[in-house]
Amino acid sequence: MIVEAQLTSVMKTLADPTRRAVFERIAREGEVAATGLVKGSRVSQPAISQHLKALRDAGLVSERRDGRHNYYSVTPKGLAPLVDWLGHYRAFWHERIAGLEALLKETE
Amino acid sequence: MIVEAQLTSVMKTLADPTRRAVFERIAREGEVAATGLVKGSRVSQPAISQHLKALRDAGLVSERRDGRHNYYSVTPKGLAPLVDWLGHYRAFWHERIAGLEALLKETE
DNA sequence: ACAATGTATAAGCATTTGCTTATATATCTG
DNA sequence: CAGATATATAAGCAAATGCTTATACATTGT
Repeated sequence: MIVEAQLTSVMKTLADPTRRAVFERIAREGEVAATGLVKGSRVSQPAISQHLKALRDAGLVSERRDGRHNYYSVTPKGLAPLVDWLGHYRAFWHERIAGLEALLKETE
Repeated sequence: MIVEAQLTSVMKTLADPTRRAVFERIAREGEVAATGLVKGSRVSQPAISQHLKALRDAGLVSERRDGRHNYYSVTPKGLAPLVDWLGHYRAFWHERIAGLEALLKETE
């Protein structure tokens, strides 16, 4: 069952390109400290911090404090509302299913 | 390949609950005239009209003029940017793959 | 031709958003 | 302890967003 509010929260959070880029970097790099995300970013440290809060609130990332470092990593279940919602529209991306089947074979 | 701008556009467009509800109704009901969407909605006719424009601009729906009626239907490829983007994060919703496999069997 | 209907657009407005600078609050290090 | 480092929060602001009412513009029916 899809929880409207969660879906809205996840979509709104990922809709912003800067914030989505932060999410993508965390996903790619595994566990990253906030500082690592600030470096190589165009926006300020507070901006990144605010984006991280948004990602946390949406359940998309989790944090692990270690001294003065705050390490972020992707929360696997965070994308579930989006995946589930798209599942309801599979008829509309039916052509894509072939590609997905290939992916499934890979993961076997 | 994922086109950033398109993905942002699709996500931003679907992130709004009212607009997403409009999209969902079009998907469910097939081809609907704008009036049909206004009825049963809480917002005004112009609001619906503006949401339809946004959905059109994002490539999520298409329109067919017939006299003074404007019929809307879902554009299958519209969700592709979202599906493709999620495909890159399949490792993070791996648990969901079982469910997807079931879906795939259904569609065979 | 005239009124009614279906739809889009314009203008205005309150709210939300994403950023900035400035400032806290911890923690580590010499 | 004092300074440096890592991070978060507060305050302020311009831009974007989603809605409203008012109005325009076709098309249809009488």
